[in-house]
Amino acid sequence: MPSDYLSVALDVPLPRCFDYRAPAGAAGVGERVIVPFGRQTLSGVVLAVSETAPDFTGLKDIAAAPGDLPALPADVLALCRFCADFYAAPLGMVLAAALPAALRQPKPWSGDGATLLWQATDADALLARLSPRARKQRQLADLLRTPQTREAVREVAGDALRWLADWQAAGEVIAVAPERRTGVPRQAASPQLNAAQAAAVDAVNAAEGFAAFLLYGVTGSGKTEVYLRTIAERLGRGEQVLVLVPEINLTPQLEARFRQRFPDEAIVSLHSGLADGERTRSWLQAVRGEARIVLGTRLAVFTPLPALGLIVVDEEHDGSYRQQEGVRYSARDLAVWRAHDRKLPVLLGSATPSIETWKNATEGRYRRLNLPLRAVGGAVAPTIEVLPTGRTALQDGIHPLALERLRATLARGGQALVFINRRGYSPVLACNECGWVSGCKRCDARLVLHLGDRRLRCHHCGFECAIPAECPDCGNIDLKPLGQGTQRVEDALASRFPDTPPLRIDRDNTRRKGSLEAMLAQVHDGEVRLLVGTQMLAKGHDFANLQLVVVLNADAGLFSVDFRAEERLFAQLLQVAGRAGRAGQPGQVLIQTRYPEHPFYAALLAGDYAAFADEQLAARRELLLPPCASWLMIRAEAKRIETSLAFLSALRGALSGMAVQAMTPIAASMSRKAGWERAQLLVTAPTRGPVVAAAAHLATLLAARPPKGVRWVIDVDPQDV
DNA sequence: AGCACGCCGACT
DNA sequence: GTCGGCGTGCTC
Repeated sequence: MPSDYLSVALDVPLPRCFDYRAPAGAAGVGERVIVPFGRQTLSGVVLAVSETAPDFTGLKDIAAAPGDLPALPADVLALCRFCADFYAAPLGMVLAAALPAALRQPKPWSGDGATLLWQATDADALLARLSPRARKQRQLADLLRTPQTREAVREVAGDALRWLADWQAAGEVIAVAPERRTGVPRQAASPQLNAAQAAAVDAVNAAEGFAAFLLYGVTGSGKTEVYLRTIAERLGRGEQVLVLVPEINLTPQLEARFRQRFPDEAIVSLHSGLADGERTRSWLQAVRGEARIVLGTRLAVFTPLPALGLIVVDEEHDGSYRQQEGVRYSARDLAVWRAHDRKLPVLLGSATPSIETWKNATEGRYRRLNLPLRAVGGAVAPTIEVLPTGRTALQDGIHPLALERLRATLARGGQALVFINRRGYSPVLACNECGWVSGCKRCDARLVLHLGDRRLRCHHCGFECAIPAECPDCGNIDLKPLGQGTQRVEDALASRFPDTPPLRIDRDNTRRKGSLEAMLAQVHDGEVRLLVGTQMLAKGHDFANLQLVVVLNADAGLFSVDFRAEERLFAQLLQVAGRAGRAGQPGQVLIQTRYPEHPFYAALLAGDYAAFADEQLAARRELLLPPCASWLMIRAEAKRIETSLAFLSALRGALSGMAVQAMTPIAASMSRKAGWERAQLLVTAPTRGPVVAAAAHLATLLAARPPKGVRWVIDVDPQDV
């Protein structure tokens, strides 16, 4: 009996593959095998097949080749390999991230029926058999005259899927394979393009081979319409399109818009909020080419798409494209790599592009497509003003002029939003007598006062306790909350505007599934006219009647150690501002600041992100900061900071002789977190090559001799410093 | 990462 | 006398 020898990548943090024996032809490259590994059984992906036995005596046989995963195509394997090499991660872990969970389990996947359509063999015979009183069953039987998806069946009744199974067993219903779609999609009526949009669409449609485009335009400038037109063009050529979006809660809105435009297309959405089975089915639909549009969050970048013709990355600057746990990849950067590898156009959209993308556009590697401000539907740009807070006494943290504008807006019948990026009642509780403040025992952070349930909470480690009745140090009973959080602002506004009670929206009161949607519905209905919220409200949600936005604590990002903080603040403020005045009325945005003279605000008030980005880029060049240099960050945490620092110093030593500059290890900016003391080692080089080599070298070193009592992370191209 | 084996404290 | 603490070692 001839055997194959398989090189298999497993989801273990080891930087190598493992060899197995298998019956000849049992599994090919890119397919899934189930293998014994130590005392456990794991799922792995075959990377190579050889007929000659490897030089290893303890070789084991595979346990099974379930054949439930269509072989990952060479381009996806190449993408995963690039990701593993670039981010110094084991290939098996990258592959695991690329597969839906059901295809990572060491057991065969058996839920594939859902990509099929269901149809009655003889609907009239079925109806004749059913009781006249079984209304829902009859409705389903009637529906099944034409092929239906599992989802459509489920919508008929809670038990409908069970009836379907029974009828299928009785041969009354059969599964039919969906047609693989090709050709021009049917399209719902689409709005007229303006000149800039038309030029952008033409440019993308004309692209042959790799081409990267930066679609630069603010909220309301019509970026989505450009996406839809270029997507339609690719579908018309029989191709598939991958659309990446930053976050799950943005997917339904965009998805609805896509479905509306392409009513006959199977549009598949892929994100981590999906149930395992559903995600696996959607993924398989995309892999088989049944779904031509894939809309997903960062994990969707790995989806095998046989006829891929275009990749769109919406809000390309958004931090959520960066995976922060496990393999720390940037889905945006991988998307560009994939487009280049497959010789496709990639369209990066943003009102506030990342400086990385800006640099590429400036230097001509990406082509910039400008959409002028608010060109669509008569929308007008909001007026942005700065309110200096140095001299004026604030009322509960709010400038009197801001209160006055709020009053006027509400009196006019408009909606207003007060934006404060800090939840809780106040960020710290302090003693007036002795200077005690509510610090967290396990973190270098303050416990935040939550009045709703009368607790002090650490927002970093989750520690919480009751509010002390007196100062733990001096016994003073006069403890004062310092500073504002969403709850305090809510209270303040509630007492000032009793006729229009404020609604607070932050993570504290939207934990339950669906509660955010319920609250947003109240806002849309006009039931709520005064809103208080955190950055949760900055993204995606459009409130037609929102006329005024007040931003309370913008300054926090202004003097950060992180050189990207200003860029993020600009993006966030512009995004919040974009919420105001969408339906023809100009919105007002008021930003409270203690530093009105800061050059940052000059750029913001001018609404000129391009000028700001040019300045930022010039500064990065001057100071040799990314993207004008390449960075690698090694983060370490141990029970004692000395251990973390010593560990990093040893790593630094291990880099001598390499073409990188390794800095002195330093304590992290919040050095104590959840009882661990954290430090970081920065490694830089003018280009990526040496940095990637250094990362690989350290990863190999650490895998061979893992340190004791130290947790570590290798972060190539770190986004938070 | 799991999941073993492996030697030292409080319990049926 | 055992149950179990997590230290360290290996996985084709």
